[in-house]
Amino acid sequence: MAREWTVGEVAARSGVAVSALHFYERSGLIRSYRTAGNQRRYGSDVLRRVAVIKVAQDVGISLADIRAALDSLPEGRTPTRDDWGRLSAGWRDDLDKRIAQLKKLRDGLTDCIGCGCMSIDRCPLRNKEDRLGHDGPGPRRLVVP
Amino acid sequence: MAREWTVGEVAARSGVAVSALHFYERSGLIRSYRTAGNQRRYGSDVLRRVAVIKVAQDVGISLADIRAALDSLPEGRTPTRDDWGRLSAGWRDDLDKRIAQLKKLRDGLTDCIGCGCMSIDRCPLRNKEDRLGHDGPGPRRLVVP
DNA sequence: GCTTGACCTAAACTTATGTTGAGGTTGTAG
DNA sequence: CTACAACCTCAACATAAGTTTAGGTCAAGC
Repeated sequence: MAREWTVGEVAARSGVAVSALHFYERSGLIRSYRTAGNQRRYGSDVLRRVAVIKVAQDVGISLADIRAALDSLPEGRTPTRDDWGRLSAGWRDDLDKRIAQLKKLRDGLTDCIGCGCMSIDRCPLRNKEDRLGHDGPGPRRLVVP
Repeated sequence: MAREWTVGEVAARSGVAVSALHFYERSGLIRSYRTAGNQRRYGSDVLRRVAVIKVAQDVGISLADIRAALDSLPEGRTPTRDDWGRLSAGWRDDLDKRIAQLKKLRDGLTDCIGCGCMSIDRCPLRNKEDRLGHDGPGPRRLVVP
């Protein structure tokens, strides 16, 4: 049950390369303790962490954001199902937004690419964020039409 | 109408940095001709090309794929609305697939992260592509459960 | 007790998508 | 005609997410 895992075993079980596990550890996404001979050993919760990392990545979440989410898990005790559920809920909202955004793009894509305007300030597709409305760095319309 | 554009003008009109325009040219996404003094000049079609590049990027298409699509435009004549329409149609299909994929992920996310399995071979979310079904390189389940 | 496979670290390399900087040239407004 | 903004090239740097390589250590079976 509460057995220990070597890197090689975790790699085989999780489908992630050993080098990636080293990298995740350096990045603070997973932790290991060491044997007397300095080899890594993992608790079984590492399998779930790695699985969550992979799924979140598939969804398009960066390792930095994944790390922030994992850091929100409780210290000291093994995360419960509710803990994991709270974690995924935030990502779900994010996903909903991105799906909505993609749909909008899809619906505008053909029309707008064909329409002839594609103007940075007038095209609904290009001007998604109402660029002219907010100040900030970056190029702006410099040539007045 | 058929006026020429300098890099700076294209940058201002398109909202893309001069360095990015240089980069796009090196990457074969746009073309320029040169003045006697070796400065770039663009035809007005460059504005549309850049606009299409930006929109496609927003949609998540890589520059390599964008280049392939742009290469399919007719040589010699200015692309018509239909040409642009055909180009966007392929991307639209792609987008449809990605939207469907994201929806599937969203619907599986909360349940699966909470469910306790997350097994690389049994979890529906992790085993999207029926990993055990195809041969090829990469780690596979080495420890039999 | 030795061989072999699994493990260790550190640094360099990879790809994509650009940006930044150095050092030099062009073009235009006054 | 001179100053200065805009342009040129080439090379190095930046970031994410790892992989690869080199050189060395550990542990398990024969």
